[in-house]
Amino acid sequence: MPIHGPDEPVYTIGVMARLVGVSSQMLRVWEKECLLSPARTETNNRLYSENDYYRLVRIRDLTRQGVNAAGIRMVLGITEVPAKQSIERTTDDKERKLTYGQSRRNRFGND
DNA sequence: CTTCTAACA
DNA sequence: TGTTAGTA
Repeated sequence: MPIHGPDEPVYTIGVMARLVGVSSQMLRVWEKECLLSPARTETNNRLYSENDYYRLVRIRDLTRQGVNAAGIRMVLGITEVPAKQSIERTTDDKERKLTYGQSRRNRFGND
């Protein structure tokens, strides 16, 4: 039977907003912050999947705890790509240089 | 981040 | 109903 899979984009922004318990504008803001990537329909309307629901629930939970877009992006980033990128993959000097730069960030947070 | 409005599809 | 953009 053609039951919708967990990655089948069937929910519109309004439905997903009610499901998660946030406003539709938040979903658009979160997409702008690259916190998720919903599918687009023929008329350029956002379509969220069941998988996106769980992601949005995490985002809503983190946002309620006071986590900003940067923190949420990190959490979502690591949960989506777990230990996939290795140093072995970085063959180019640019890639290696980029990894080195990210690793040697300032010890003390003087912001 | 949250809320709302304007013009358009 | 939903999209973008702008506003407070």
